[in-house]
Amino acid sequence: MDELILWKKRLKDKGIRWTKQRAALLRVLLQVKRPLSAQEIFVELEEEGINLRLSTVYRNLNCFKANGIVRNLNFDQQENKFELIKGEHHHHLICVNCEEIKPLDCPLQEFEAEVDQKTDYAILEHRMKMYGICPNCQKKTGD
Amino acid sequence: MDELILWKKRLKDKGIRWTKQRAALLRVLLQVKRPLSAQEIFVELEEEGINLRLSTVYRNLNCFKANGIVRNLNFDQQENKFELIKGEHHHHLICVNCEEIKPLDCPLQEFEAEVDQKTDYAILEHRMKMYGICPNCQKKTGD
DNA sequence: AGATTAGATGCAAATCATTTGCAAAAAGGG
DNA sequence: CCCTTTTTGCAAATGATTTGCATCTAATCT
Repeated sequence: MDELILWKKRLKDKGIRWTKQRAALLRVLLQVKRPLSAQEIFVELEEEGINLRLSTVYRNLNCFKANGIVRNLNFDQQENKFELIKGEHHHHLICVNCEEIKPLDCPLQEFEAEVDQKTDYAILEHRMKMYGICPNCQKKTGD
Repeated sequence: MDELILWKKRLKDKGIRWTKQRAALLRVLLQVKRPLSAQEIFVELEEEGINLRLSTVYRNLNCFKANGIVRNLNFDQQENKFELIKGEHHHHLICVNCEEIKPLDCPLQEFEAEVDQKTDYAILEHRMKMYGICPNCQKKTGD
């Protein structure tokens, strides 16, 4: 649980105040290790007996996003999910049935450089999602 | 404008009725040649003097989506955009400044096969977006 | 430590995209 | 032209996310 100290420093360096709400929010993201929606974070904290408003969760996620602390994945009309920005740049493999999310290595480094070179665009970043059916759900639907 | 006839047949083959609202909607998507949001389609038709409800636009886009006629791109919290499914499978290069959208060839065929093979997931599809600054916006911000 | 202040939170209400229920209207088949 | 089924208009609901404002609190200054 002391990875939190690291994040505390990271926030402070960006001039973002360290509040108990933010600590709780980051702790959940660190523990759960998968992208979470504002709602999911809210419920998780509620269950732990930590009370903060959903709007506070949103405000902080937005703040973190603006400061490069978290990134958000957008899905169809559903709620957005957020994940901490740490470790290798990666993508996501999503089960269309149960919505489980697995990380995928990025195969696009070269392609990005190529697009940057061959077009007049200055490339900033890219996102990729792969959709499929996870082993578990394959078993279930196979029955 | 007679590509519409083709789409009419395509809809009929799927048992989707051909109404003037649907014709108008498809016509706009065909003419504009870039992904459009429900709102954008609605406004475009309104300007042409064609009156249909926004809910009708949504209902039909959903219907088209369910039948593989259109695909939707999801962006941040903003509105979803829809594009006709036709031509080569491709991706999108989006200007973060003016939101212009350009098509990109897909470099992921092999990677998809590889993931399908090396993981226990049955891969269905993938999506990729690349973000950058278009030449026009580079000029502007360069001033 | 106590005062100060800019920024954060609680709370309720607003906003925005999207969906839904229902009665009236239109499409396609016979 | 009639019948059945699907679609549309319309208004109201929904659900995620944002906002305004008073209050509170973390960080700074003395």
